[in-house]
Parts: sequence; structure tokens; C-alpha cells
Amino acid sequence: MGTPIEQVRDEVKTLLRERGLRATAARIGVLEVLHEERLPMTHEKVMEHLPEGVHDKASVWRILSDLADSGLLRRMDLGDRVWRYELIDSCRAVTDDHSHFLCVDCGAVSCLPPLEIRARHGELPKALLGAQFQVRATGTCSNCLSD
Amino acid sequence: MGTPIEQVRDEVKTLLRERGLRATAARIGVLEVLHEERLPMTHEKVMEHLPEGVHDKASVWRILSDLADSGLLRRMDLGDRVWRYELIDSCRAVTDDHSHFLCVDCGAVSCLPPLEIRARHGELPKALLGAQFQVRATGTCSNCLSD
DNA sequence: TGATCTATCGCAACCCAATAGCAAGCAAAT
DNA sequence: ATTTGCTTGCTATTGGGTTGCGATAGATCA
Repeated sequence: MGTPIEQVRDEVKTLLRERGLRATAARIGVLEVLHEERLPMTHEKVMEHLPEGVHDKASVWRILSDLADSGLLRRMDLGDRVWRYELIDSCRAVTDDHSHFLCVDCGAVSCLPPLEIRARHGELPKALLGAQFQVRATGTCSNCLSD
Repeated sequence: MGTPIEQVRDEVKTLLRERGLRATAARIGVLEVLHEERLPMTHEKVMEHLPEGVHDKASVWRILSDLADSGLLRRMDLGDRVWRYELIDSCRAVTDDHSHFLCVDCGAVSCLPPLEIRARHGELPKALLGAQFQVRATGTCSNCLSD
């Protein structure tokens, strides 16, 4: 059935076409990068890993937000005012809306296990029951701690 | 003891001087606005409420971030990529580091009661024990729901 | 396989919140 | 009242993100 890379490429093409999007080289490249890293990446980081020939800032920005709109990527702001994108597929096993840990030192991002939120005293206000909660944890990761 | 407004002004001056900051008209104006609103405000919103004579965008930006650095304001990003500032003093009664709710419809911000976060299964990873958690809730506020 | 249609790309110019640099202004100490 | 140096206000710049538009190249059909 071809090499693992070809296999990923085929899966990615299918994903795109399923949503009525053309499977262009640029989109495939972006998705492959995200597939390989399996973590939320900034536009800048994605650019760094892109294959030769795909290097237009605006295009990659458009690709990232189009793919997020069509449900292939999750778009998030971890509080440092930079959008990050993550392949939804690679995290579906964890939880559909999981949280992240951002190392304030090196900027590394990691995924957190499923969390739950409660009021510390009494119950949550009713208006909040339908709200969407985003949790982010910031701190120093174990790598940076040992330096 | 003077009018309530004069009283606020005096308190604000004291707060500034306690941290070695000069009690200038611009800083006092910013703090008074924040004191009156008692909610996280964007730079833009602060500008709208400033008294005559304080009009410089860059200065207000500097004031806001200086005051945040010196611990008078809390600086936060509620996920819409705009900094908001809130008088720490005005919320001390609630909790020292509380969370916020942002209405995605009208943009109104409100404070949440103290929350606690747990892992849904098992325990939190040890690395997270020293981390700082920020929770933000987004949704539709009761005002907008009834429209 | 080649023609055609049109989504997408690549380029360049632009937007805007946020910062930096610097001279003039003003609060505070003497 | 004078001096000192923190702050302001103006201007220029940065940096993440966006837009307009002609050119390119997937997808579809003959």
C-alpha cells in the first residue's frame, strides 16, 4: 500500500476531499507537518517545517484558518496572543476539547488530561452550565526546571 | 473628608505612591476609570472613559502595563486577543485570582466565583502542581440569551 | 488525454494592537 | 524656588494577522 508517508498523504487527501476542499500541495504539506508534530503549532513553527516550495505566509495563514473552519484543525490562543493550530484527529483519543500546558520558559506546549471544573463553594451559576470552558496551565516544564 | 470622588482620588494616589510611582493626572484618571467600572477593561474602553486632557494612546498603554507590573492591575487575555486590565483591589473580596466569563455576543465580561480544577480520571500530573491555572468561560450571557 | 472551470496560491500591500525612542513637561525632594 | 529624573506625548516601528487580485493548478467532463 506504499510507504507510511504515502499512506499519510492519501489519508490527508481524503480528509480534505471529504470536506469539499481541494487536495493541494500546500494544504497537504501543512497537514503533514501538523500530523507529524501532533501538538499545537504556531503559524511560524508550521512555516519552519514546511516542504520546499511552500513558503507563502499569507497562504499558510489562509490554509490554517480554512482548515480550522472546516473542522480539521483546532485553533487556540494559549494566552501569549499567538494562534496555535492542532490536528483534531491526532487528539480525538484524548478528549474533544482538551486543555494545554504552556511552558513560560521555552514555549513548549503539551496536552493535559481531561479536566473538570467545579465551583469551590456551592454550585456553578446556571448561566455557566452552557458555557464553554477553556483551561490553560502555565508554568515551567520539567525540561526547563532541570536547567 | 471630601466628596466620594475626592476620596477615591486620595486612595488612588496613596496606592501609586506606595509602589514608588508618581501620582500623575493620567495614572489617577486610569485608575479612577478602572475603579468605577470594577471589571476588566480593554485599552480602548479605558480610553473612552478617560477625563478630558488624557488622550494619548501610547501613554495609556504604558500606564496600564506599568500598573499591571507593579501589582495594581491584573492583566489578562480572555481569548479575543485583546488585553484587559482590572483593578486588583476591586476584586479582592471575591478571590485573589479569579476567572472570567466573556459573552461572545455582546463582549461583556463578568467575574466568576472561585473554581477548582481536577483531573476527571485519576490525579493531576505532578508537573502541574506548581503550575498556574487560568480558566476562562465563554458563552452567551443571560442578557443576550433573552433577546 | 486534453479542454475547461474555478478554487486556491503567491505576491505585495495593508491593518492594527502593542512597543520603542526621544524631547518636553511636571511631581517630588531639597 | 530649584533641581532631579520619572512621565508624558508625539512619532516611528514591530509583528501577528488580513486582503485584493492576477496567476496557477486541482477537479471534472468530453
